[in-house]
Amino acid sequence: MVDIFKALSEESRLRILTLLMEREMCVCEIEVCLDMTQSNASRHLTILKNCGILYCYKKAQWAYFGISDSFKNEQKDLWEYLQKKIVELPTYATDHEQCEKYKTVDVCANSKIIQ
Amino acid sequence: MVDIFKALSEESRLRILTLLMEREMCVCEIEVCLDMTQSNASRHLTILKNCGILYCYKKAQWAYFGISDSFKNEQKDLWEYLQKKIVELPTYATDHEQCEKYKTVDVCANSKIIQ
DNA sequence: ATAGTATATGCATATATGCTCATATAAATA
DNA sequence: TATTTATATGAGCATATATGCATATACTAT
Repeated sequence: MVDIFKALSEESRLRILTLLMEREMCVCEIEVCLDMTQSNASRHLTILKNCGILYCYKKAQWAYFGISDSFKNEQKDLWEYLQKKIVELPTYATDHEQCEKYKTVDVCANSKIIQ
Repeated sequence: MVDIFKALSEESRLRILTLLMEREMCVCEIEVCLDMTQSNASRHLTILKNCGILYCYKKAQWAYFGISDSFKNEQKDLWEYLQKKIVELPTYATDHEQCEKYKTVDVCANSKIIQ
């Protein structure tokens, strides 16, 4: 339980969840949407993954992350809480906007090819 | 939201909540039940209080802390989650035992007088 | 008034965390 | 094969956090 709270007690990681609640993303999409360095995004994703909040799979050279079903099921009340409260984050509006903006634009240089 | 998660992302503070879910306590009771220094207990309680999880009132020379109703109501899903999951902490059994043990014993030297 | 008890907090210190830069690895492409 | 792209991770640094000791404050008891 402590590791889950630790993972959630950081602004950047809550912003990542804001995005992933909409759809799964690869590291470089998150990097662009939240305007953070690649290494920073990667590390935060690893922390969220290691405590079971996120799933991750690799496809070609990309690593896709999303909110895991086991988290949603096993930590149900916490998941409900997050869904309700994450919209209250001061960063929510702009982050969500970025998420929408890049819905149709490919931020990964080669992504057109695999789609 | 971040400050609440920060407050909950520390083992000692979750152990304090284990106790306070049973009943309100003064600092020295928590100190004894969890075998921590007085300053340490006091600081953790301040952190839990500052983000709205705990209430605090003073009576004579004691400061009593408990879980606030506003927290239970306004962060309902999180509160449900805590109640369900806190029993899974590795420290839960012994902490709860200590809580029971000192239910009838006065750990504060003068407490017999004011009760 | 003096002594004792409970609590909060300043200070010093050890550890943890987050960030950036650089780089290694792996896959795709030319 | 050489280059580009995506990702993960080590090193170094700055900041944050947790802890213990000492002490100031406030209230109680003698």
